[in-house]
Amino acid sequence: MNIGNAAEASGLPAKTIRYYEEIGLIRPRRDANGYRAFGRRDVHKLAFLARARALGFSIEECRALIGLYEDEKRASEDVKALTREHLKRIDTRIAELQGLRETLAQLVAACAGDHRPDCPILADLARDSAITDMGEVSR
Amino acid sequence: MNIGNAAEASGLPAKTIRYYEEIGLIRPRRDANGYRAFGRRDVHKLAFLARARALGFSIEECRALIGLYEDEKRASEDVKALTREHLKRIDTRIAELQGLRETLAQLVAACAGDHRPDCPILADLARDSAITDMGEVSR
DNA sequence: CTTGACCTTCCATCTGCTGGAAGGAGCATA
DNA sequence: TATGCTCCTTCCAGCAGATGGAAGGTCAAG
Repeated sequence: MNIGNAAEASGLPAKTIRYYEEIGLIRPRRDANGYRAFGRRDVHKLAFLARARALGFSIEECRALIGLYEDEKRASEDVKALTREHLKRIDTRIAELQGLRETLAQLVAACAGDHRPDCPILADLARDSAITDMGEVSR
Repeated sequence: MNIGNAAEASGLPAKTIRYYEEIGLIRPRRDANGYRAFGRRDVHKLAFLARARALGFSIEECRALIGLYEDEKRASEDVKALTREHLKRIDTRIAELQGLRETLAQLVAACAGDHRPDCPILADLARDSAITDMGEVSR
């Protein structure tokens, strides 16, 4: 199976598959003409990667997951721990974004949004809470 | 004010400030020795950028926001529209992450997390829904 | 005069691809 | 056999948004 078919079968773009080979996630064999030759296991692995990436796992996490997947002696404990870590990061990220969302929604609500220049949004961005007045001559 | 003080006053790392100059967000003057010289307005602008970035606006959005901020004839409408767009993107992102979160939480819950190799998480990643069996000989 | 804390520029690196150029391989058709 | 067309190859560049480090200039204190 050439890369085009492997791409179609796995759902990953050919470019991405080449990239995954480059960083050592997969190691397809080569035909005499230099073309990559993907077997069923390769395609399966690519689909595994596609799914893991879609769930937000990083490339390095994917590498670890594939390692665990291929290790018959793995402990599900390890997979769970990795996934829990990832979940925690997502929760953190969601909380951050919800904080931003809150603030932005308030600003949008406060802004008249008309032809006049007065704008609570800009006022908020320009508030100098962060600026320590050093008493310096500004020039 | 040198870059170190400007960094402290604005809350941005010196490296970031240099980068912002490189991409044309700020244009501090230079002293005779080549050192950047930041005035009050520069520092204010940096703090504005820091706040806008912290709210998740992209660099290009920040550029637009600064443009609006410095335009006395701006319409608050434009600021509001920009912010609303940003808010929409954040909502989309939150929704995506919540989808992932849901799936991951289910997987974590389903996994025993013990010394045994059986793992619903790996099973999920390896499900071949995405793989079309092309009926091909795999090599 | 030396030390140390600054400052400068330039180049490389990170994540995870993606786009494009230049050229080879394979197959169908004229 | 020549031509076309699609696929494949490698290599290089670029996206966002910084960040790290090397090599070297500047400045004030002791």
